[in-house]
Amino acid sequence: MVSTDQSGVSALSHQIATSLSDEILAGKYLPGTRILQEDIARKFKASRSPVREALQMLAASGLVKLIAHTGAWIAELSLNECEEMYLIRENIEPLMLRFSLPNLTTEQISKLEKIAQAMEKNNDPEIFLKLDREFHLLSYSGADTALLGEMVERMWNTTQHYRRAYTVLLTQNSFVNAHYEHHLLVAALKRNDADDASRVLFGHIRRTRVELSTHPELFQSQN
Amino acid sequence: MVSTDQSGVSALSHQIATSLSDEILAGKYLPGTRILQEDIARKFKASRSPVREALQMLAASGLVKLIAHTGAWIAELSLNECEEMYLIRENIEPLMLRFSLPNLTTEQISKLEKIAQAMEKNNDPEIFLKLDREFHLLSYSGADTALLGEMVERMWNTTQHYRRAYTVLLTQNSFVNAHYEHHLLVAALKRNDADDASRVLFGHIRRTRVELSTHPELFQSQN
DNA sequence: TAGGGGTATATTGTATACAATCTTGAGAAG
DNA sequence: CTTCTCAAGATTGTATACAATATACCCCTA
Repeated sequence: MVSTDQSGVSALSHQIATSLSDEILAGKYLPGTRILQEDIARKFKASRSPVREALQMLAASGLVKLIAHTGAWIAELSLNECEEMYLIRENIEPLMLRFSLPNLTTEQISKLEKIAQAMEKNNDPEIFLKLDREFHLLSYSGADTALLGEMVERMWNTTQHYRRAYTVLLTQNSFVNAHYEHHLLVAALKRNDADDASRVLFGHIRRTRVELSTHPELFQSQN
Repeated sequence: MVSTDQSGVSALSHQIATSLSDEILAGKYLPGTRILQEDIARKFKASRSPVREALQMLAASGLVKLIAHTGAWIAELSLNECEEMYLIRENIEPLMLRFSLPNLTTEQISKLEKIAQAMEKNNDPEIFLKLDREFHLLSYSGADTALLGEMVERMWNTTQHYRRAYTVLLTQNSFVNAHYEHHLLVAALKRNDADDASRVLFGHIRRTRVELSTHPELFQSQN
């Protein structure tokens, strides 16, 4: 997604940024992969100017890491950094859910229920990832908060690779807890119970953090 | 500050970004002011290329707002957005303080005490701002968290203008509560009481938010 | 053979020229 | 007098050329 919002006609640099962003989130580039400006320029039949700006946008959204005079790499999290992200998410996303709940329509809530059910029936990790993201971001969509939303999206972006790696690792019935939590969350939203919804969401993110921390092999870096 | 970290020699674009960042935070540009690339280029005797990149960095750090094909403006918060920022800070900064406390040295804590005392003696708003920022960022300096720190700094940056406007507005004895809270915070840190320190900090940020919300005249925008 | 120094190459950073877009203001029509 | 149209100017976006820096490889020495 990247903050390629803007009004009207988006510049070429924004198009490049969104395309690259999608590809990175789809897992077509692994964390730590180096990105050469010329390669991207060729790929989009553009010069390096817009590519450089696109890379800056991706760096701002946390998908890419830039080092001056040296180059650009797909962002990579250490286990510690990933846990940090989850700790922040535990504290921030329940807040966003509270903003969102009063404005969620019954249609949106039943859509959430349908997504939760679809996730149970599915057993493709890639589809799980997609639906999980859709579920949670939809649950936040009632919040008309500009800045919180950006932050949350950024955190989902930077942790995406590790959710994928973790998801692929799991067997079918390792997901049952996530499914339970999703259903509990929907139930709380249905009865307009912000306190309970926040608590369930907090536990959902926290459990994932704890389980992730038992798989240090998913992370390469050391710091 | 901006994320001009990087290793070794910083590029010209980074130097421009840090200089501009300092000036914006010092209040030399008011929110809503338009920024022309050529003006900045002339000012730094550079071409527009590095200026454009610097502006992107500033946009990423929340100090500047870019609109495609249109221009760059000093970021401007509505009252709602500012309250949003403070709500996030209430939830995030106590977390960061918890990370920091175990690694704070006794020297750093007595430095905090000295800053709190200096703030009491001072009555220049600009110095208050500077010391306040120094106080809190120092209290977080023990946290070796990369991402949390970035977020916190970004939030301090984007709310800086409004802290200034609010500070200028206040009379001398409106600051007493802030001073009390600072001293309570130092005391909690001294006895290594993370729970109490978090609570005091939460209240400190929350009180500021509530007081800010009684001064809608500080904000121009409407959304 | 292992290690260090230095040059060639590759890559990033900046300046300049040009293209695309937006903004401003004057003039015409109602 | 107001409002719309349109063109000229101003400003941003992109391409290309060149400069600065970093990387990689070869060669020399121990």
